[in-house]
Amino acid sequence: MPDVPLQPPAKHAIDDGMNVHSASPSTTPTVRERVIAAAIELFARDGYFQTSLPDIQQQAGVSIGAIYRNFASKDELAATVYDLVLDAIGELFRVNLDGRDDFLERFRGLLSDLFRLTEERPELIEYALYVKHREISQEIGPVCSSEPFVYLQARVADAMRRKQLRSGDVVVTTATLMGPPLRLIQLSLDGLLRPPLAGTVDTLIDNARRALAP
Amino acid sequence: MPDVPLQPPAKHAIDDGMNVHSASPSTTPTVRERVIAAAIELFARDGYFQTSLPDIQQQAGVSIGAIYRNFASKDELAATVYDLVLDAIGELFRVNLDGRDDFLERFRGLLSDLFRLTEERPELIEYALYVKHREISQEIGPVCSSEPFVYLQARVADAMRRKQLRSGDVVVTTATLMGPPLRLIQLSLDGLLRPPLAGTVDTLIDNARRALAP
DNA sequence: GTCTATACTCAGATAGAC
DNA sequence: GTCTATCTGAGTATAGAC
Repeated sequence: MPDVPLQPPAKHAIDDGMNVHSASPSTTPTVRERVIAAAIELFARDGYFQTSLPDIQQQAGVSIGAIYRNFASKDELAATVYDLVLDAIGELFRVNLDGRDDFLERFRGLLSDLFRLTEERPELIEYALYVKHREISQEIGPVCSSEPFVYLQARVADAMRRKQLRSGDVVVTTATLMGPPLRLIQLSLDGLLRPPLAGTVDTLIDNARRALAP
Repeated sequence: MPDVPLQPPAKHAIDDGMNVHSASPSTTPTVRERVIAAAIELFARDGYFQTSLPDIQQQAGVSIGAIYRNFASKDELAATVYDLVLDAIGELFRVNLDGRDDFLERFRGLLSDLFRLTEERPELIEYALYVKHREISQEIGPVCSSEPFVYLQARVADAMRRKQLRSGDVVVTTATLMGPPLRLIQLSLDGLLRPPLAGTVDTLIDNARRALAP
C-alpha cells in the first residue's frame, strides 16, 4: 500500500477524514503522504519501537533527509499519524451516531463501518486501537479517553435520556456496547476469526438490545 | 519455565498465586525472583522497549551480570514473565469456571477475581492483557489464543450444550461475555474509571444474562 | 555467583553536497 | 528540497576480577 488514500467507499466520510493526501486528490503522493502511509503500515505491523527510520525510508521510497524535512522527529511523525487516524475514526462515529432515531440502529451502522474498515484497512484500526500510544509519547492520552470514545459516551447518555437505552452507568453501558465488537476486531486482526466480521453485526445488536433496551 | 511457580494455595490462587517468591514462602527473594518482579512492573508501566536492562538492574537491586546468569537475554526474560503471568491468569479461570452449576454464576466469580486482581496487582493484568507480546517475540501468539481464553471458549461451548447459555457462535458469545469487563479493566488501568470495578459485576452479569441466557 | 567495566551494534538525528 | 555520509548516544551483551 504505497500511496494510501482512503478511497471513498460510500456515503461515509472516512475518505476525507483519512485522506492522507492533503489537497491532492489523485496526484502523485507527496513525500509527506508517502511517509505517513508507510508509518501507519509499519507501526501497526511491527510496532513503533521496532520500526526504524531506515525501515520507513525504504518502505516510503524517500530519504532520511526528506523525512526530517517534513517531521521534526520520529515521535512527531507518530503523533501526526495518530491524529490523522483518530480523526478518521471520529468521523465514522459522528456520521453514524448523529441523529435521534433508535440509537441501536445508528449503532448498528457504526459497527458495520468499523468492521468494513477493519477488513479494508486493518493497519489503520490496528494502529488506532492497539498501538500503545502512551508508550510512544506521554503527551498522548489513552485511546479510551480519545475524542471518538468520549463522543460515544455522550451519545449513550443522550440515548438514555430519550429512553432508547435502559438507564444505568454510562461507562458500564458504553463498555457493554463496544466491548464485544472491539474484542471481535482484535480476534480478526490476530487472524483468529474465520468468518467475516460483518456477519456478526446482527447477533451483536440483538445481544445489545436484550441487554440494554429499556 | 523453570522455578518461580505460582502455587494455587487456597481456592483463589491469586495472592500467593502470583507470589513471585517461589518456593521460599517468606525467605529473602532470590535474584531471579527480584528480577522477575521488577520486569513485570517495568514492562507493564513503561513497555518492553522502553525498559532497559539498567532500569531492571536498578529496580531489582541486582547487577547486570546477575540478570544474565539467570536469563539468556532480555527476550527470554520477557518470555518467562509472560508464561508466569499467563499461568496465574489461567489458574484464575480454571478455579472459577470448573463445575457444572449455572455458568453465569461461575463467570461472576471469575469477574470478581479478575477485578480484584486488577486492583491489587494492576501491573500483572496490564502485562497479561495489554503488553503487545508479539512485538517482543514472534514466538508468542496473540493473547486471545492463549490458554486461558481457549479454555474459556471451551467452557462457553460446554455451557451451551447444557442449555445454560443460548446457542450461537461460540466466538461471538465469548466476546460478548468478556468484552465488556475487559473494556472496564482497560479504563480502570488508564485511571478513567472512578468507582471500584467490583461494583460493576452485578450489572455486567445481569446484562450478560439478558443477552445470553436461553 | 555476583560484580564492574567495556565492547559492539544500531538507532535517531544532523550537515553539507547537489 | 532531497540526497548521502556521518556523528552521537543508548542499549544489549560479554569478559574478567573478586
